[in-house]
Amino acid sequence: MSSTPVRVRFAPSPTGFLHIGGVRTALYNYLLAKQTGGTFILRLEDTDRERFVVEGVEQIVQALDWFGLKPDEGFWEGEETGHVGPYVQSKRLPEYEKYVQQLVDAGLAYKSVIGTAEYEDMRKAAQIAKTAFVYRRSMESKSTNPDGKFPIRLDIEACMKHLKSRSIDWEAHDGVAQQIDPATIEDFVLLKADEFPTYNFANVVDDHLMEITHILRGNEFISSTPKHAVLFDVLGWKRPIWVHLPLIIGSDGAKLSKRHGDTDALQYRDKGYLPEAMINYLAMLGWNDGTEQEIFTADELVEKFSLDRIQKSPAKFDFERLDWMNGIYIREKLTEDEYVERATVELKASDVLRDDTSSELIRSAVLLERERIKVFSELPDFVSFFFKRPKVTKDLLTTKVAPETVKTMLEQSAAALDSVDKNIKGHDAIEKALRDLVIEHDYKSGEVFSSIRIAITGRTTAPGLFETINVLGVEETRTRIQAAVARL
RNA sequence: GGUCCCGUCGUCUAACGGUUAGGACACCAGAUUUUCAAUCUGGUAACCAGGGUUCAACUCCCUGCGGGAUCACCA
Repeated sequence: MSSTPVRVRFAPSPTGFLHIGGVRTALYNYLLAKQTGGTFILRLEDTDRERFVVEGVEQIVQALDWFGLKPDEGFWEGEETGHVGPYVQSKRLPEYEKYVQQLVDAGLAYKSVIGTAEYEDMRKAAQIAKTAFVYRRSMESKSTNPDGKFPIRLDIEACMKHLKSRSIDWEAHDGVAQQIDPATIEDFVLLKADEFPTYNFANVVDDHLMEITHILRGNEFISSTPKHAVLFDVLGWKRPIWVHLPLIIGSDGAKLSKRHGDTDALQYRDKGYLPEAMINYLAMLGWNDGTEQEIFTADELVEKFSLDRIQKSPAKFDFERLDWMNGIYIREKLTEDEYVERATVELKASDVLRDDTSSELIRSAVLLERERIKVFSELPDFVSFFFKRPKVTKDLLTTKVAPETVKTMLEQSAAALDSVDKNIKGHDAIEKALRDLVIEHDYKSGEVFSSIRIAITGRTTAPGLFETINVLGVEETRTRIQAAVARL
């Protein structure tokens, strides 16, 4: 466990919705911050004006809030806290301009006047020739439109000369060193023609100004790290520690994306997953503490999380395992009241309740389903019969037993329920009455119980029969049985 | 194609030179049982391949193969 307070940031871009991979990145940042008593910062990287999605900003905040990953500092619901703001990049343009100017003045960056079409042509030519295309200042052509707006590029060769180095060296948190040949890195754009910075530049400037100590980000950024390293060096800034997280991939092995249904992290809330279960699952996807423990509270994760036990290889997102874990949280980690409350919300949002359905009925119905559901979205369908009389068909009633027999069994059952001692609470009295019936007529208990089950629930699988009758009430049960008999 | 990363049951993973390669999800079987679950017990199932190094390799090295990421005035 690290002990020096750390400053980490989660820096999403509102070009779409936050997805599950982003949530895990945020989580690992969060865990490291909490563990060291450090600071978890939220920064908005909105430098892409073209693809900016207004609702994206709101969704990011909502999602982080639902997962319980509130930042200590930075952007939050339009408000900001912290001493190194603003935390929205579009509000930091003067900062970027300042450092770009500094680089230009030092001869390490230049205004790139090459036309877009010309640049594209060169790239295509290189592609056809199957050679690597690395753009250099020496390839600059005279612009046909000298008054136009142009981007500023970093001059890699000048930078290397300035740094008196022949290679770009950087190492990750685990000490694994990388030695990159600068010849493979082109003169990338720092400031776009619209005067907004690129990701590569804004990222470095902000991480430095915001005093970020550790950068935990997705593995897809690993190949842009040498660019960042050069920038830190050339600006004379201390480099942070880079930690690249293995990708979360879909069942086909490709990076998790919309194709796999991973469009929006909030969809897990809507499907009825518990945030605590999601956090637990996500934490284990790419990290473990080396023991066989797999259920962790948030506090335990904070305590035990460690950078050096982060997995290297990508992990497939396994919905079955997530469902299993969510099931554990539903039946073991939630208190009964918490469960009922959460379940009630789900039912009220559905159309299965009647206007006069009492909260007592909801409570007892929902409790009977607790160990059957994996996600709350299954609940309305499972319990609907408690509140509204089900449609019972003759076909369903007679799939296994002959119609006449079913009819007789049901009539006798209804009668047997009359003899239930109403002074005895619970389902024991009901069970006794029905079992006595089975013995008396030498029936197969499965046939009788199954028939009653179908008659009162309209389905072949349901919670325990006697508990169900008990919740429904003997009167209602008899009414339903009689309605079923009428169909035979 | 260039550069880089990765490679243990179907899936998530343990192992840090010496284990019958362990756990979990899923799956199968059994127990329980009024159905479905839940629970308990048991089972099937993996070191990408080939070379080295070593008394000993899943562990170290090399090559190959396979998968992925990235090559924008997107992040």
